[in-house]
Amino acid sequence: MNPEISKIFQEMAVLLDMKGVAFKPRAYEKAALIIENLNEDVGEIYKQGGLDALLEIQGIGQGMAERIEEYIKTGHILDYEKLKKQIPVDVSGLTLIEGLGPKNIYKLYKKLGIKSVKDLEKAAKTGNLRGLAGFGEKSEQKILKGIEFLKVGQGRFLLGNVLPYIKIVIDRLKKLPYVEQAVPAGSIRRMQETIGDLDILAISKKPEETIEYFVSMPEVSHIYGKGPTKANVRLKNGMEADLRVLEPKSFGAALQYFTGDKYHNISLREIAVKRGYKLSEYGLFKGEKRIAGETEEEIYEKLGLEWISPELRANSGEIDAARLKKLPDLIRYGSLKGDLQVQTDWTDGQHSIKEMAEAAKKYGLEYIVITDHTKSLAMTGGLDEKKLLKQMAAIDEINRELKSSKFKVLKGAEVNILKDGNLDIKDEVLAKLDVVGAAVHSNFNLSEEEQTERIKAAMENPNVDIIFHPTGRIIHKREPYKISIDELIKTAKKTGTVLEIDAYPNRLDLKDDYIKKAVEAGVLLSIDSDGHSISHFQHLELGIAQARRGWAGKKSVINTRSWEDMLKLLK
DNA sequence: GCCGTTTTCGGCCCGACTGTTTTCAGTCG
Repeated sequence: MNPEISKIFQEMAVLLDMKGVAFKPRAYEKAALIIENLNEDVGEIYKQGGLDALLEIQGIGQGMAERIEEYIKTGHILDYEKLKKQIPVDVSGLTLIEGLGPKNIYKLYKKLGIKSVKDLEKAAKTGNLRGLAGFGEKSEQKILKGIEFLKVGQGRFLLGNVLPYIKIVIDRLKKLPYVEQAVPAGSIRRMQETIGDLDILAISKKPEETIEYFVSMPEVSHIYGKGPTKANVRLKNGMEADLRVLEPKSFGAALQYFTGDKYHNISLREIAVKRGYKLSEYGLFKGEKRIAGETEEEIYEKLGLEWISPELRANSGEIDAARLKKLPDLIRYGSLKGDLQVQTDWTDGQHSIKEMAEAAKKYGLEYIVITDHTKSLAMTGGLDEKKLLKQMAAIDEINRELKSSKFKVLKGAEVNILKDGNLDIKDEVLAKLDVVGAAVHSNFNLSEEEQTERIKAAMENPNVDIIFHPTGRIIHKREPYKISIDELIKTAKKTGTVLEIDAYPNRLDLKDDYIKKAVEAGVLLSIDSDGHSISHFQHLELGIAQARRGWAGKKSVINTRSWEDMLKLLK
């Protein structure tokens, strides 16, 4: 029930903000975020240890704990109902509109009776907002634009889709002779699954010329604003992008600040305050004196912390770990030697086994596993036992051709887990494969218990080495199917089954929290492209980013090893 | 409402922009 409670607390924060209540909103906001990111369900925590267990959560005090208890017992929170009655507006909808906050939502409700995004759109379109104190024609336009953007794609882009595009933009800036440095910050630098907008930081000897160049790039479709050191544009892919030109002495501080995340930064500033410093995007200050700012490393060091990789900056334990010098040694980019899930034109892939092998080799890999779909996935022309045996022979042939180049193609399959947990390929054929990946491609709507038992049954099969894309989610399109991730991790550990991090841009499955749990439990992982085309090996970087955000080291990921050593880790 | 080897009371992260004003509230990151 974490999402429901989190949402209620978030709404209460806004409602209290509307009424001008001081400080409480921040407490609710903080509690909402903490609950949202909790690995355990608060209902479960309460069941195990009652009110006291809730109170042990940092940021949850007497008041919050009692409200959580109330929700668990009665299904609602009276204080929330009361607030809602006083101000009956669609808080979560309206706050999604850029530039619209609690105070103005309240004003719109009080003066014009606006309760929903729909009401607001109507009022803005008929010019009814501009009479309001503090609102003008421009505010009206801005609100309409915000509503429009909400409708289109909800304003988030997949990391894998935008990364290549952003690289082009950054490279253009880097090529300018007077630009010394140009790097992305924000969620891009943290390699989040989805990206809202792009922040670029630069050091330049000629700030104004840099800005001029930036706003005139072919990728720019609209200029929102530009000044001597800052510009804000829309790119042709629909993203907004900010460029800030900085002085070297504060570059590290700005990079730290703009990388975020917000709550990581708040924690850092609190540490700074405790040490008698002040941290801002201009540097770390003691009184008027700047004591750090040129690099991120010196800022973290002055705060008594190890430098923290951007992927870990989520305010989820990384600061404590940095203080204790116990940050994990994360898996490095480019450290994969093989790819354990590759589709070919034997089923729904675009290229032949040989073409995929050549592309993988060019990308820098030493081996791939061919894992075409199996027969019950009719839409992809899945292979049956007979065709699988034929493909194995074809792979033997290709390996003979490749002998001199040391590149290896291994035999595998992406076998369907049927509704009852059985597989759609006979065991005696599976036993002949080097790597067997099993996956759910049907019956997504089973109950949590049934779905969990189904996958557990597959893991118990001695031929099944890996569970591919274990939760089945498609970002922006399909929710994960209902499973108990704790049960799956437990069974993976018990049976020696590997869990996959599918690196396909809209899958990224497992997600970071689950990776962290799996790593803690000592479960082995693989990072696979799920490639259906020769261009898809580049997605492996997204999988590595995902693994890093889940605190995974090289040792947890089996395909950082040579194919011989990797095979030894399988069942 | 939360928290405490600075506090059980009195603090709570910081700076800048926007659109509206004529000195600032609201919002954002």
